[in-house]
This record gives sequence, structure tokens and C-alpha cells, in this order.
Amino acid sequence: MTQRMLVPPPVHSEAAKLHRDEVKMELENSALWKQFSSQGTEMIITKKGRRMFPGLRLKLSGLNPSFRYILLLDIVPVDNSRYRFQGGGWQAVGAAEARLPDRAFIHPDSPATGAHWQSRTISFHYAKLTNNTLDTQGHIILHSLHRYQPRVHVIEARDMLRWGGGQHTFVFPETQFITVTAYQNSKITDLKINSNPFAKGFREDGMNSKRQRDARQKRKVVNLKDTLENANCDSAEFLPEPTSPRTDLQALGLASLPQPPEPRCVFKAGEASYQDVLAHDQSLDLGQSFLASGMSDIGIAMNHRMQERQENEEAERMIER
DNA sequence: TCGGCTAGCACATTTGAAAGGG
DNA sequence: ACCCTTTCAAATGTGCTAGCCG
Repeated sequence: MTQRMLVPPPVHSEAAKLHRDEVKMELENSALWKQFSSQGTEMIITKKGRRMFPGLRLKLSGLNPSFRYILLLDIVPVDNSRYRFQGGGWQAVGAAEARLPDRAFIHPDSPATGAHWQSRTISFHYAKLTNNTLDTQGHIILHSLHRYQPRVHVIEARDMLRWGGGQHTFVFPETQFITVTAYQNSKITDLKINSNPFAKGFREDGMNSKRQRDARQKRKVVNLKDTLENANCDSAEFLPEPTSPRTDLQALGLASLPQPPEPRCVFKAGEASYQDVLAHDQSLDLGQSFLASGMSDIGIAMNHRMQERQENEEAERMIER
């Protein structure tokens, strides 16, 4: 299998500039992404599939309002390395795993008119990442501890059967991330907890915060002790197993001890040499791709859906009359 | 022994159905 | 009958942790 080129053509080429004037994509939550990126973004991947956080929130402009477009998200490896978090930073420690068949996530609104895409914020929050190579749910399959770059493709629907023509690829370097099955960098964990509403329970004032969890643990031990005492047993024999060293430290309030000096972070996400670039020359090689939304035969499915939509819109127009 | 992965947990949010009122 | 709001439960999304595995 041929490796796809990742780096798009030079930004300043006349062709690119002309094209940039036509179709533009903006990463709406770029500030949040940059916050994560400055620490080395980590994305959890699980067997069942995990959403990305932050998600990709995009604004599109320059489309023809009446043309129909399909939006795709795919995620490609940035390099051929496997990474390990050591000494407070991410370091390449060996060769990457064999590359998996590419999967692209089709935005559920696809195909939709340019007017549709341009009238709202486009979100890919339904896309899920998995490390299950046998996944049948259509999630995007990635290797753990590898560095990836999400890309968004805008394809004119009438061109969908001849991939490579009339498509625009957008890459935002700040959305690069390293896949993990458990967070490595506590700063990333804190950022996620503080900015993801679903993780509110883990915030300082939440019921799942360290403080509350430790208190619960304490109460558990006390209750168990009481129970054992009431049952008149030899409590020493039935005391719970000692907790992990980390929990012990937390319980003792040692978590607040000064942290070791922050070593130099090896992964500098801002180093990427391209930004918000149209990779027009780099055709989306969908011949190699499995399309993740479950529509393996995208042509048939899209045609069907387009026809359905046209019928619906026709019906709506008739009602309006 | 160690690093990485997984299942189960508690908690929060989201979603959709049902109920009630105007 | 319809619309809107409220309530509730189920589903889903989170990070944490103990234990397993290679």
C-alpha cells in the first residue's frame, strides 16, 4: 500500500491562493485546540470507540450555495514513529505499527447544499476513535501511542464518483494529537476535565473530584470497620487490602507536595510547517479508504439520499405553495 | 518487573418520551 | 387537537482505578 503524502503544497503558490479565495474553512474552537496542543494533545481511544475532545468545530465559506457537498473527516499518521511519554514529554521510541486501512467519517448531513454548510457550525463530534482493528461500528481505527493529524475534505457531490476532482482538503496543525488508552500527561487530564462538560464530575467541586473520592474511600473504610466491629470479628484479619501507593499519598494529602521540575517537552505541536492549508493537489485516495459511516458503497447510498432529499424538498416547496 | 490495555465504577450530560397545563 | 413546558428515566460520555496480560 502506498503511503499518502501528508504535507500539502506550499501555501503561497498562486494556485493555492486563488483557491483559498474560493473555499475557506475556519476552525472555530482553534483557541481551545491550541491550549491542548501547547501541552501535547492526547486523545483516548477505546475498544468501543471514543469521541474526540476537543471536537472539530468548523465554519465553511466560499461554497456555491446551490451545489451539494459531502464533508469527510479522516485521520492520518504524522510520521512513522511510535511514542512514549517519558520525562514529562513525548518521545519517539521506535517504528510505527503497520498502517491500518484508512477510514473516513462522512458528516451525517452529507450531502447538503453549500447554503446548508455555510449557515451553521459544522461539528464532527459524532466521529469516534477506536483501537479495535476488527471494529465493525465504522469508527476510525488508530494505533495507540502514535501521532495523528485530522483532515477535513469538502467534495462536490457531483464529483463523488470521480474522486480527486473538485475536492478541498483542510488541515489544522493545532489538531494534531497522540492516541492513548490512558492519559499520560496530567496537564492534559486537567484541561479535559475543566473544558469537557461530561467530565464535570471530576472537577475540584465535583462529586468525583480527588477530594470527594478520597473522602468516600475513607468513609468506606470506616463503615467496613464499624460493620466488622459490630459483627464482633477479628477486624485485623478482614481489613481491606492496602490501596495503591498513589491513593495512599493522596489520602495523606501528599498530592500537594511540590511537583518535580517540568522537563522539556519534546513534542512541540506548534512546529508543524503548514497551517490551514488547502491540499488541493493531494487527492483524497478514497480508493484505499473504507468509509466509516457504514456506507461502504458511498455512490449508491449518496445517490439514494440525494434523491430522497430532493423529493423531500420538492414536497416542502409544494406545501409552501 | 513494567508498560499498556480493559472492564467496571460513579457521576454528569444529553436525549426522548410521557404527562400536564393553557 | 395543538403547542409548550416540565419531569423523568434511559442512554451516553467522562476520567479513574484495579487488575490483567504480554
